[in-house]
Amino acid sequence: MDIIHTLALETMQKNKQALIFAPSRASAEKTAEEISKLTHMNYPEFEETVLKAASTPTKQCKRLSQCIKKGIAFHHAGLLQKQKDLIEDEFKSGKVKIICCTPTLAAGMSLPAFRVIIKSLKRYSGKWGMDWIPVLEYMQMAGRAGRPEYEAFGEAITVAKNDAERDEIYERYVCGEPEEIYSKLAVEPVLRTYVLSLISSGIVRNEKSMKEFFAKTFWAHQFKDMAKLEGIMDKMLSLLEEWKFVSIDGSEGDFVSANDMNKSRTTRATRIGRRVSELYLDPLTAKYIIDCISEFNENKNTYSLLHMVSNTLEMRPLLRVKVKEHDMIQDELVKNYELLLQEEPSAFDLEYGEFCNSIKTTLFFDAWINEKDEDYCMETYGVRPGEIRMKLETADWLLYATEELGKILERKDVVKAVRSLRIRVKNGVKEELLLLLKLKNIGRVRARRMYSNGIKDLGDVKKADVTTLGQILGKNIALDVKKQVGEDIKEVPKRTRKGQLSIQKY
DNA sequence: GGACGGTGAAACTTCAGGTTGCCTC
DNA sequence: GAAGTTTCACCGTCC
Repeated sequence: MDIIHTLALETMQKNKQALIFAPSRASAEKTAEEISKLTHMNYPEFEETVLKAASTPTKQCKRLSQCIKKGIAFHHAGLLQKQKDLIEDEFKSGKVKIICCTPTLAAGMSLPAFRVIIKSLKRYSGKWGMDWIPVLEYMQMAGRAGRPEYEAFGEAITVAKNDAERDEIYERYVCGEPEEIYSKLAVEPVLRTYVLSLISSGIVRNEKSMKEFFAKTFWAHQFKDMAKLEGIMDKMLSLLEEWKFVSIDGSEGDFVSANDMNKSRTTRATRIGRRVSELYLDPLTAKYIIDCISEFNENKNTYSLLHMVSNTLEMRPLLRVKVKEHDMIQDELVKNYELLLQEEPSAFDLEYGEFCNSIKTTLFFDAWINEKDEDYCMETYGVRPGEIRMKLETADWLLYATEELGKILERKDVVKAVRSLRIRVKNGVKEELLLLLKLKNIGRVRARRMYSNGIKDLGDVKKADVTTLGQILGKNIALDVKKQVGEDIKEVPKRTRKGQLSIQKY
């Protein structure tokens, strides 16, 4: 039997719990599944919570439910929040004995266990193939062992393949020093955003004060080479000016030396620049969206807009095109070429792969707004439920930003198109259901049910008979919906009366 | 004799995470 | 680079 399995079983025999860190999601899931087949615990009540988290249980949901009912779980970013909550809570309560996870659980949430088992300290990294993970990360994982309130100590176990690897692990991790912490400010998107926001909020009024401000940051402290740093900021500033988010006026004040002339020119955010900053958008993305807006016309549609958001930095990491999907994506690219709002890079361009990924991401969004469910998206595009939620949220935010920029640019057509698309993205519905979604408590499922029963707009809701509506939506919702269209029907359903009685009682 | 099913090795794929953005009825 | 997954040839069994 696998050493990991042995360790897991042994932990449970001691009536203790363990976290097992795996280097990939597939590995976490497989390990959990294997261990779950070796245990005899039974918590049938977890099954329902796990399966009901998504509108339709996906393969992943089913797999998790099979594991967790035996007290073993897997945990990674592809899970829905509800599922992650359940796993974390029940691990704390002691019912879930083993969690096989990716580094999700290493940082953030505090979930101590008696034993931490690290399957491998190597992980795939694009350039170098398999590579050692940072010492800092090892410490994060190992540090999950030993809960101060229950245990006097904890165990962190890593598995080595052979003696040589054992020695290397000991040297590198057990005796190793954690890496230096580096400022994230130096990343261009962050820098662009900060420069604009400093100018927009008036904290910084000219180049000189901007440089003074940055000189005090941790970034400058680490970077040391102020000349190079100023060069980067000059570049940022002229970019912001070129994109018309910032305007640079003539010199300000009389008592400046000739040398400082340029540096004292007042920098101000333009109207659109201010909005970009308020939206907390990366100026590069804002510029990109503005360019796309100007390309938008009556021949473009929701697909165009979905692709626009799919092709941003914020949407990354994108859904990856798999080997078998390559032809399909190519066909799609040719088919909908006319709808795109920006030029397709050349097939030899480095960016081309990402561009294909953006097309795949668009296809997923398109499926979603055409009422395909989580299970379909996972089977067709390989997006897991947890990622679906994250992507939809990002798309909504970017579309909101597009709407706002559209307003400033006085593009009513764009604003109108984006507004309805946002509702469709949020709810995952076709356009025909939009009218019904105006009702409270009506989402994609109920709206679809109404529509297929011939109730297609608010007028139909008014015309509809309460009993029929009740059959479609349930009595309480039906009454509520009727009320929303201005018909306050007095008939009180039995359940409500009971509720009221019990309220009076207590 | 042919359909089906189980087995295992070779061939092929793919590979963690998630800041905090906005507005609102 | 390695684990996980899919594919495919092979063999035995059953009808």
